[in-house]
Amino acid sequence: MPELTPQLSLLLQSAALWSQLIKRADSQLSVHGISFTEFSILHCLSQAPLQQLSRIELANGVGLSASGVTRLLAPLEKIHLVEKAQVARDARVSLVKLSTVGAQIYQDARQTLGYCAEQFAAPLTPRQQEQLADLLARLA
Amino acid sequence: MPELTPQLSLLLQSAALWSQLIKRADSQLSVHGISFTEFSILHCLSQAPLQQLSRIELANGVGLSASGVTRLLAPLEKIHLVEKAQVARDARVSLVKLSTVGAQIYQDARQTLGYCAEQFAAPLTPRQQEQLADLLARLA
DNA sequence: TAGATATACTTGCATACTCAAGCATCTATC
DNA sequence: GATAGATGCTTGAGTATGCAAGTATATCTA
Repeated sequence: MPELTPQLSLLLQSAALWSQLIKRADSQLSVHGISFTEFSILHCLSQAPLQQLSRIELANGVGLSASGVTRLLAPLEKIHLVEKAQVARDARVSLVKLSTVGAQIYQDARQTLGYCAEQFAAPLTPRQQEQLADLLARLA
Repeated sequence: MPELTPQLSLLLQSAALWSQLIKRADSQLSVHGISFTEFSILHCLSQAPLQQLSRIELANGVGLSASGVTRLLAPLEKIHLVEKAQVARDARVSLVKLSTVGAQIYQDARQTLGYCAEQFAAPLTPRQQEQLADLLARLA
């Protein structure tokens, strides 16, 4: 049995870490009634100009398929965290806009996720956290 | 709108990166007829003494629930990549053992995933890869 | 040694996606 | 300006999980 290459063990290592992390984030966000993916949606919207994006832009932003976005957005619309809007010059696109309520939930959830992220990053010194962010940025 | 904390943006950054990575790994592994999760199963087994583990150990090893393991294992058994075995002293546990065929598929898939991991890590120098592995190890 | 509790699974039901196909609309070409 | 192709989105069907509840077996305690 040959040794694992460092790159492969890096990948496996990331895998284990990630699934753990997502579970923790999801469970902590559940008090706000949203999942991590839904948080990502709200986050994307909140960063967008006018706090609105087309569904395709949103899909790219959160790394989901177009159909995934459609299905994910339905419940968020139902509870009025986001709203539909139309583009005059193109009847195909259906814009998604962060509602006032949505923006508030996002802020609250961000607080919660912030704590989660702190716990996550706690084993590292601030200097190391910077390093890690830098290394990850190079990978993207 | 307050600024994102560095920890939170670290978490969001990892999220985006990870979903990308898994998709690439899955698509490259598909030529061997297995998913990344299935690869993880085979990997866990191959590292275990006697190349066998109980389903619970396997679940912990790959970060899945017990039921997830049960369902994942069914098709792997059907195509004879793994085999069932029993423990004499405890009739509850059902051991899973890597078969000869399974070990072969694992080796092949590992090769493929190795390339994938290399591509992934390519933007980093070997020194940086080491650093990254070290930082991730601290997080676990 | 009988019953209570814990453990190792499995199964039913729900959720969160994906891909392929379909529909509406836009754009470009002749 | 008709028609062919591209684009944005939705929907149907399938896959990959998780959680809660159920079953079988083991262990502990009175």
